[in-house]
Amino acid sequence: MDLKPTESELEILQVIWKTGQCSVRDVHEELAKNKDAGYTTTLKLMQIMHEKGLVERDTTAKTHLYKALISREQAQQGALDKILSTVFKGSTSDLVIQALGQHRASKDEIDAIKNFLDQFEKRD
Amino acid sequence: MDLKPTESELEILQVIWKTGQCSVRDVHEELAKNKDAGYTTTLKLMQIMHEKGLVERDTTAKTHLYKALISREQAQQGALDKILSTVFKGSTSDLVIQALGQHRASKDEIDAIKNFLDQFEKRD
DNA sequence: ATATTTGTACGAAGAAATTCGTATAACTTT
DNA sequence: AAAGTTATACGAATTTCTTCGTACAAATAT
Repeated sequence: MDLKPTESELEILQVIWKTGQCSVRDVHEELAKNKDAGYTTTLKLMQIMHEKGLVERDTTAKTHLYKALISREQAQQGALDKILSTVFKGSTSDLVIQALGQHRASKDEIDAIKNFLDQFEKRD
Repeated sequence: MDLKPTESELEILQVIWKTGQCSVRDVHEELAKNKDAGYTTTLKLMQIMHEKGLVERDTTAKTHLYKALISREQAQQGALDKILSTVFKGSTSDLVIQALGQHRASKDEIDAIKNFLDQFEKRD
């Protein structure tokens, strides 16, 4: 399995992740809100994703239903690994600090992270 | 300015960022350590990066010298923004927690992040 | 001065990702 | 049952990224 979705595939996966299971039309209508592409484009992409093993589909009914075979967490990890090696010199703390610095996390977010760090430290 | 380097361009930028200024040969020899591509490939890529405005170059001497016009921090931010929107639903804390969870940051790294969070909180 | 090496320029092939048009089958509506 | 709508399939055009070959100029070595 390739496990490395392209940019467009990721857009589609987002919709599938949110819904759990959906038809091509479901995905296409969601994408159409922000983007402007033809229906058959989305269809083709989803067929390719199926060939690649990124999604599975139920073809019993006329309208096929798709599910993701790659989890959001897997995709997140893949994306993190990639940018860690390409722009962050492998430094997780650089990444974290850069992420927090620009995005003005809320107090809740900061607390969540602090808690996480505390637990993390205890584990060692 | 496009400000969105491709994968190969990023590899080249890494070398330039490390050195500050370099010739095509400098970059190519560095890349050759891990990769296996022809010299003219690197040359062509760097010429394209120049067209795109990702780098500038000094052409006074026969051997042209290249400098980055995009900073590592800018590239980092661009990469973060992208994956935040494509796989992290815009949640910085999800990203941070996922990054820390898998990568087993060292104690020093954790301390650096904690310090950062403390300062960050004071600022509000 | 001639040959070799080292450099840039640039067209174009190759590969990967994206987009779309057309054919055709299956439902729905009238 | 005929017409219209909604699906999938799939070939092919397009676009973007990557790679390389060839031409040729400048510097260096013989």
